[in-house]
Amino acid sequence: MARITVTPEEQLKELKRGCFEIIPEEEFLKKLKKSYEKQKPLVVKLGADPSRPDIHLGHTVVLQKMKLLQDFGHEIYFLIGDYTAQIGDPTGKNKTRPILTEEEVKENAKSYSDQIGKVLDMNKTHIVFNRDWLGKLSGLDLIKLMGRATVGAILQRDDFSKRYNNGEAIYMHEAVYPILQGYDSVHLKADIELGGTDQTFNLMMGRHLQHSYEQEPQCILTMPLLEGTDGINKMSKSLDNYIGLTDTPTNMFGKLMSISDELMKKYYLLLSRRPASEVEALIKGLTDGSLHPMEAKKSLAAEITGYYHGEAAGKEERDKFEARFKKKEIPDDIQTITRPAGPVALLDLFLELQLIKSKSDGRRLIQQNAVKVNSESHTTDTLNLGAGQELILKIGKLRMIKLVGEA
RNA sequence: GGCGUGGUUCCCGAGUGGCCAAAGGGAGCAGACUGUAAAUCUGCCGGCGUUAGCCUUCGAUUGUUCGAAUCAAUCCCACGCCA
Repeated sequence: MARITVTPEEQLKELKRGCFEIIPEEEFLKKLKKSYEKQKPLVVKLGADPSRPDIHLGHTVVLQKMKLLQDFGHEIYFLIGDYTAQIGDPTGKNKTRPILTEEEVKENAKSYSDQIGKVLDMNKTHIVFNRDWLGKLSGLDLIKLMGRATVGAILQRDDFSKRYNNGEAIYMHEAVYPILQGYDSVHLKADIELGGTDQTFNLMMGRHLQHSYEQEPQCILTMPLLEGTDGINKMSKSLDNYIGLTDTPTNMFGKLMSISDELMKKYYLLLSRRPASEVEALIKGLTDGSLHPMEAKKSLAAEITGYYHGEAAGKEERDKFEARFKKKEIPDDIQTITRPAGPVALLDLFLELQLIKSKSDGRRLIQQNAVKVNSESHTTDTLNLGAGQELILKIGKLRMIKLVGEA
């Protein structure tokens, strides 16, 4: 059985690090104390939407807190919202979603657990599907459930009230979403639920419903949202500003290097697993200018890449990065394409490799001097390839391939 | 159910019969400057095409017209007021 050895006060202190809010904090401490005295783990809930199984660094902010709770000895429930996914959390402005088949859900769930396994100990993590209980409710059950919340309460949700005031549509099924998510907490008898700050309302609904079902309400712990590589919007797949856990080490490192200096501080705060004192010192150094941002960023990129691809990979990527950009060397793991010697139609080649969106796009790039062959500007759309010749083709800074002529 | 307003390219938003592939802004891409950072400046920013030109797009369909994002009809969708 799990042993809870860390004192409640210590637990709370660690949990609060980087955290946005604990509601209500006193109640939470009480729960921690009770569980410590009775050596009874708390039930910790984290929900996930299975329609998008790609986990990115934004998700890991909360996952790392889960891991912490897990290490303290609490029971972790990773809830896959296969039922609620059919509705779609309105937060993301999603339109009606396709209903996933059983197999797709299973597949995504598998992919999920592979990915979150990089943060959590999956042997000690319960994976549950809310279709198992929500799917069993009858129409009448659902309506009765609705009777436990009011329209006024639902409209308090920031997202809804904004849309309402802007004269935008709010559909009934969207309004119902928080209630279903809240009911999950009732079912699990959750003691604490984690989420991003955008989830606050939904998490509070869990509290409300638990109270209504005469359970001890869960406490909620929210984490700040992590902005994506653009530095403005929260990290998300649909905005294509995300760093995925399954990104290749090179990509992960590269994307981390491309974030702004300002954002880096937040990444340090929310993603680094270094001791709090070290992170604080780093941020201070960055703010007063005594620390070079470039160095700090490389260090962070190596650290994080290391978590998901192994420490060695982190170091290796750092070396490769320095070789490539500082010394301007060509990476040795560049994509290599072999073509028969003779003229090569570049637009067709680029399009085939998906380096350009369309031929028009490629033409424009060539016109703008974006295409380089062995570091020389190339201004036509064909290229003569000699037998046995190796050419490095670049489009802009990031897209590059090696083209080899067949002997 | 009645009355009214509106649906434009990735997003916001101009455009009310030819000069519209469609102003402007944002996002994105490229170039300069850099640290693959930010900021700034410049260019590009539907597709096909050897600079011409062609094709597809302005909620949907059907019309009017030499010609429609722009006019008409029907439909769909959203929002507001009233019931």
